[in-house]
Amino acid sequence: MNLEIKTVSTPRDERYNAQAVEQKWSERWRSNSSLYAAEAHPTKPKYYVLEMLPYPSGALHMGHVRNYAIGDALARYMWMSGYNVLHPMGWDSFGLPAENAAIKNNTPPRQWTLGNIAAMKKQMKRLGFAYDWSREVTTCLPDYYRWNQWFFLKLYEAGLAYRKKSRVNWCPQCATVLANEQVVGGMCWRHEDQPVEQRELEQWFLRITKYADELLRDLDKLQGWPEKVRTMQQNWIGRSEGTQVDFDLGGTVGAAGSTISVFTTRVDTIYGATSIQLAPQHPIISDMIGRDAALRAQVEELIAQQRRARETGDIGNIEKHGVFTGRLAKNPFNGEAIPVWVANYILMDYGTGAIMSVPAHDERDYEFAKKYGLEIRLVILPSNMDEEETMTAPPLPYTPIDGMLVNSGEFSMLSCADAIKKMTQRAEEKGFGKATVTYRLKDWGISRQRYWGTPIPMVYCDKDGLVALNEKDLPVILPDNVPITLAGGSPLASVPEFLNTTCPKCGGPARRETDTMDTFVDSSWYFYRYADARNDKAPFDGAKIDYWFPIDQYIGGVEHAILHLIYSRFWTKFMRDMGLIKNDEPVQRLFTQGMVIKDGAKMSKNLGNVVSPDEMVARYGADATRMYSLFAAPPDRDLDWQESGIEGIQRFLGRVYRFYLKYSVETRLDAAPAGSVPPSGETGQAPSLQAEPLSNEARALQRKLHQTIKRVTSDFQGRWHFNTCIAAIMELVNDIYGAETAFTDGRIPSSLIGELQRDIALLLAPMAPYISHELWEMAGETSNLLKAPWPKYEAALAAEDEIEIPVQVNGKLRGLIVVSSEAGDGDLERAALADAKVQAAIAGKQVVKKIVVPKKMVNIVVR
RNA sequence: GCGAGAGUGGCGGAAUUGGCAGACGCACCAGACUUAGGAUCUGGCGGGUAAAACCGUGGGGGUUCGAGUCCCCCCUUUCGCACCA
Repeated sequence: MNLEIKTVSTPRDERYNAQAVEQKWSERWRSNSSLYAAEAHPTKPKYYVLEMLPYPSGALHMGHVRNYAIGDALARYMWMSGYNVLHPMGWDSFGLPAENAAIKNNTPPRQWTLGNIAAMKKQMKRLGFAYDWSREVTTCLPDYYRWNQWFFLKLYEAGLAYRKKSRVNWCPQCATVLANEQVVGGMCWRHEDQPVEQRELEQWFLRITKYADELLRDLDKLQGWPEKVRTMQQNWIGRSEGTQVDFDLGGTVGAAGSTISVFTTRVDTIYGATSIQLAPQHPIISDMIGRDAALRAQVEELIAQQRRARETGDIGNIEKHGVFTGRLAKNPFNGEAIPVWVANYILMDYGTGAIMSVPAHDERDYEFAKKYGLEIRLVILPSNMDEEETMTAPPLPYTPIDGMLVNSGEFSMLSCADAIKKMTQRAEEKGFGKATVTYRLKDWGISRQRYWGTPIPMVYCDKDGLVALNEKDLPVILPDNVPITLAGGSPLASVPEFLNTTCPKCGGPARRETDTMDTFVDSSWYFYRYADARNDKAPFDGAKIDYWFPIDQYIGGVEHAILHLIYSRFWTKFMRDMGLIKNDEPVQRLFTQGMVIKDGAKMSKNLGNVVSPDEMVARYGADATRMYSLFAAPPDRDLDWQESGIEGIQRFLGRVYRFYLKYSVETRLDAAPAGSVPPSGETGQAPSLQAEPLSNEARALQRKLHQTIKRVTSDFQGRWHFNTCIAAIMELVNDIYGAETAFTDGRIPSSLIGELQRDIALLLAPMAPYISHELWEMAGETSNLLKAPWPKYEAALAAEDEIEIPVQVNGKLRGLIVVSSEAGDGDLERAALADAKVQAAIAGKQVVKKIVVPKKMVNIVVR
C-alpha cells in the first residue's frame, strides 16, 4: 500500500470541459427514454415530487431554473435513497399571451404555444432535469382539456356549476372577466397599472363556497405548508361569525313590511345603532330613489368615489361620504326609528351590503358620525374597571369586546359575549334575525371571453334553453383559424361552424357557449393526470391516485399561494365527493422558493437585468448553472444573482474533476497490490480499511469524508440548505488538496482515494448530475448513478479524536485547549487552568465559579 | 393600520439546541508555476494596534457565567391583507 502513486502529468487540456461532458451524457440519457419512468407498485415506497408546471412563454427564466433545480435535487436524492419516485413535468399552455402573440405576429395560438413548448422542453433537457416525459401533460391539447369539460359536466350535474348574471371584474386590456382571485389591489393581476372595471355579465361560476368551511378547517392538516401560505388562505376565505338582523322600513319603501338586513359581528352594540348605512349599489336604493333625481345623482357620485379610490389604489383610505335617503328603519330590539343613509365606505360584496352604524363602538362609524353630526350613544363599558370608576365613560370609540352592556334595555349588565348569544337567540325567536356566517370567499367565476381556453360544454337551445352536452359528445374541440381580436366578446362567437350545433335533447338547432374556461381550471387537477397521463377512458384510474397521492412535496413560487393552491384544494374535495379519489388534500408538503433577483430587483425585461439560462449554460454548463442557483442562498430566500459567483462554482467543479484525473483508477491500480481496490460500491458502504493502520493524514481525510456525508445527508432530509451542503463538499475537496503531499508520498491508500472518489460523485449527483456521472465513471464505476445507493456515514469514522475547546475568562475568549474528545469535566478544567494565556488572565484574581460544558467550552469567572 | 419574514465583513451568505461570530464562495492583496495567464496552486483578508488591549451581528435596554441566537422598546426593509361591518 505504501507504493508510490504515479501522478499523471497535467496537460493543458485538463481543464474541465463542461460542454463536452454534458453533451456526452445528454446523448446517453436521450437514448434511454425510460430512465426516469416510474410505475405504481404495490409494495415499493413512493415519493411524488412536483414542481409547478410552467406557462410556455417561449423561454425558461432563472426562477424556473431555481425551482426545478430544487425539485430535481430532491427527486434524485429520493431515487438514491431507494424510493419509487414520480417526477413529472407539463405545460400550463392555455391563456392570453398566446392570443396577444397571435395578434402581434400573426401566428396561430396553437402553433405559437406548441413551438414554445418544444423550445422549453429542449432547455429542460439541456439542463439535465430528470423528468418522466412519458407522463407529460399539455393542457391545451384535447386529450387533456376534454377532461376539464367532463369535470364541468359533473360539476353542473352536482349543482356546483351555475350560470348567473352578476357584477364582475373586467380587465379592458385582457378584454375578459377576471376572478376575484385575479384582482390584486383593484388592479388586474396581469396588468399592474390597469384598474379593474365592474360589468354586469352572464357568467359561469363554480360553487367553491360550498367548501369554504372545509377549506378553512383542513388548513390545520397542512402542517407541511408554510405558515404564511396557510394564513393567506385563511384570510382569503375570511370566515366571520355574526348575526343578521332585519330592520323594518315600515312600508316607506316598496311593499309594506319590506326590510333591510344588516350583518354584524357585534349585535351586542345594537342599542347604540343610530343609523343604517347602505352600500351605494344596494338593490333597495333603486326603490328608494324613485323620481328623486338629486338623490340618484348623489348615490352615483358615491359609486364614482369608490371607483376612483380603487383606481388610485387607496380604497382603504377613502374619505367617507354619505347621503341621507330620507327614510327611517325600525330597530327591532328597541323599536326606535333610525335614519337610513347611503355611504361610500360600505361594500356591496361583503355581508349584506348594509350595516347598522354604532358610532360609539366602531372606528369607521365614529368617524362618519362625527362628520355628519349623527348621535353617538355609549352602550358598552369596560367591565374591568374598579367599582368606583364604573361611571367613567371610556374614550370613544370603544371597540374591545370585553365590556359590559349599558343603556341596552333588558340586556344591560350582560357581558358582550353573553349578550351576543342572548340577543341572537331573541332575534331568532322573534323571527327578525339569525346567527350567520359570512365569508370573504366568493364563488369562482370561470367564464372568459377569450379564445385560447377550454370550451365550456354547454349549448343554448331555443326550445330547451340551457342544455349540457352528453359525455359522449366530448371533447368539444377548440377550432383553429379563429380571427382573434381583443375587441368585443368571445372570439368563438364569430365562428359559425363552432357556434351552430344541435341540441342534445331535441336535436333542433342550438348555439354553443362561446366563453372558455379560466386557465386555473386546467391547473387545478393537472397533477392527478400525471399519475395516469395517457388514459383515454377517464381522467385517471383511481387506484393509481391511491398509490401516488398525496403529493409528497410540491415546490413553486409563493405567488400561487391563493389562486392555484386554493382552487386545487377545492378540486380535490369535489373529486373526493364524486368518489373518484380518497384523499382530502392534494399536497402533503409545500415549499415556496424565493425569487431570483439581480442588482436588488426582480429580474424583468423592463429593468434590463434579466439573466438568460441559455447563456449561463453555454458559458458555464448546466451543472454550474444549477448548482449556483442552489449555492447562492438557501432555497426559501430570495437569491441575488452574481455572475462572479457562478464562476466560483465552475472553478470548484474543475477542482473536483482534476482530483479524479490526477488519481485515476489506472494509476491507482498500478500503485496498489492486486485486489486491494474493492469492487464497485454496490452497497454504498465504506470498504473495510482495517487492513493496516491509517496514516494521520488518511485518518483525517476519512473523518472529513464521513462528516461531509453526515452534513449533506441531514440537509437533504431536513431543511434543504443546499448552500451549506455544497460548502461542506467544498471543504472536503479543499482538505484533499491540502493533503497533496500525503497523496504523492503514498500515505493516502488507494482504497481511501477510491472511497473519496465514489462518495464525492454520489454526494454531488443530486445537484450536478452531468459531472457526477462522469466522475462516477472515472472512479471506475459502471452502475447507473441515478439509482446508486446514497452513501452512509459511520459515526465512529466521523468522530474526532481530539477537539479544540475555547476557554473564556469572565465570558471573554482567552485561550484554546486541545483535549481528547473523551475528556471529562475535570480534565477540561485542569487543562483550562493550565493554559498560559488563561493563567495570565486570572492572575491575582479570585476564581468565583467554573463552568464546564462538555465538548463545548470552559468559562472561568473571576473577581 | 393589521399580519408574517428579514437586517451579520467590500458582496452572496455560515453559525441546526444560548457556548470560538464571519464556514463556504466572490472580490481584493501577496507569492509560486509559467513564453504567457482571464488557467492552476499556496497564503492573507471584520475594524483597530508595531503587537496586544479593545471594538464589532440595525439602535437602545434587560436576562445569563456567557446573547447574532431569549425578553422588552424602537428604527429600517420585503411580502401579504387592507373600510370585511
